[in-house]
Amino acid sequence: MDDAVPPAAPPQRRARQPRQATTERRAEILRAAAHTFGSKGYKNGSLAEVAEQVGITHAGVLHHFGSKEALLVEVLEYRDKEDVRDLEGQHIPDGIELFQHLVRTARMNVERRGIVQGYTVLTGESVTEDHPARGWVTNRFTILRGEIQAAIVEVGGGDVPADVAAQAASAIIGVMDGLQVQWLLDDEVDLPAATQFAIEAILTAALLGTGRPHPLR
Amino acid sequence: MDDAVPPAAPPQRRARQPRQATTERRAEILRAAAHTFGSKGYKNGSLAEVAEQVGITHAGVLHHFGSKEALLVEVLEYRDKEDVRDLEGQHIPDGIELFQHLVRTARMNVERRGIVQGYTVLTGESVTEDHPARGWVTNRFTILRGEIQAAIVEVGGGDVPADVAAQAASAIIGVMDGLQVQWLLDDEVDLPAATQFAIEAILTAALLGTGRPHPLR
DNA sequence: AGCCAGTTACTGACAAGTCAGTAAGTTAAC
DNA sequence: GTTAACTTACTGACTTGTCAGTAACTGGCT
Repeated sequence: MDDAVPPAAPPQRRARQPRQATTERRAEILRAAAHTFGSKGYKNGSLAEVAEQVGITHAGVLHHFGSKEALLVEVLEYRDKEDVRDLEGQHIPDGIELFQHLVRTARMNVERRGIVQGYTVLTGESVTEDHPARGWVTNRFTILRGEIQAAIVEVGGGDVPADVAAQAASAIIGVMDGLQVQWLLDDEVDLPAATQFAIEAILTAALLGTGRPHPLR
Repeated sequence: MDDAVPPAAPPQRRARQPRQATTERRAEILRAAAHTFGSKGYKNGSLAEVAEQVGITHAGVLHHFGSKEALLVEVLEYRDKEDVRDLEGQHIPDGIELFQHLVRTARMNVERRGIVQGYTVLTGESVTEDHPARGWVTNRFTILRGEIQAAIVEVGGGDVPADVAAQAASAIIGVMDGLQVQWLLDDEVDLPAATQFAIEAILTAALLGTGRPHPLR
């Protein structure tokens, strides 16, 4: 593939770094992309629409991210990093605090419709064949399930069987996501109240027989 | 629908009905469209792909349905009719039987991955702005919530407050949908077991104080 | 029984648009 | 003066939808 050796080793010149303002510019693009993919979906959202929000052309976006799929991947990674940053300092909640945190999140989400919609659209889309976000979504579910399952076991003092804890963990995640969909389509659905009700119900059922019922409130 | 009187009928031209085999052909197309929209989504699924499955061109599909959006609407109506046909004869379950029916459905769904995926993809997509399936999905949720809420009140002997029953109904639908997403992405999730566990938990919580706990099994 | 007008059920070609991605040129920061 | 950060211009692949033309079927009239 390659030809004769260039005489001496080509001493790579300097100035190979991006400019100072570029990091923030890329972050701007990522936020715009998160907004577009969130409201229109990945397939239906276009690079042109993303570019317009930051005042450049779609080719400019491709200059930074190479391809639409690579942009999506970076959006997802960016969101992960943001989530971690939000929790910085304050320890990651475990045990009973995790469930209080989940209920609080549901309450906050009512004021963040756009973010909720983005999560919902992308998650739904991801179950299609060969979707570029599939791995990310699957992994996110796996991690979350593990954390919630561990918290259930901890709250139950180790008396909750693993399979019951696993089912309850899946159910808690499921009910949160499913209620978000209904709330997005119909404001009559009381997202925080229904979420709290369901989490308490599932948690109580999981702890049945451990002598620690009605854990929240 | 019209012209019940052949005798003095106006000299309308004849042969205004579709052909005999057409009904079945349209059904074929609807099934193909359900499959395509289900696996690829509505936006990402093309008329050409639908047409190929029944051995015609995309223009042939448009001949029958006029537009892609009209095709989607007919797919959804077709599925509704099928659901009704499945329940024909056997009365629509109410009271405690409704919840047994929901758990049975979850068990059946494990063997109908394609249908579940179609429902999931379309539901997720529908929360985007101006999606043609939005009204259908919203309506479906409203009807379902009403039925489940009524069943909860019935099982509770009228002692369950309306808002509690409403929250529980939303939660039951939500947990079923949310668990389906997780199961589609990861077979490790035990869809039937987690669904049954969650429905029992939510129902039990809703009936608390009515003297009728642990309603299923 | 056979014809035939009117219609249905298509096909193939094309219009008009959107999309991601590429190549080459320009400007300004380092 | 090199190179990052763009823009403009363009390509090719797909999209839905329209249209004219054609074969096949249907129902009524002889």
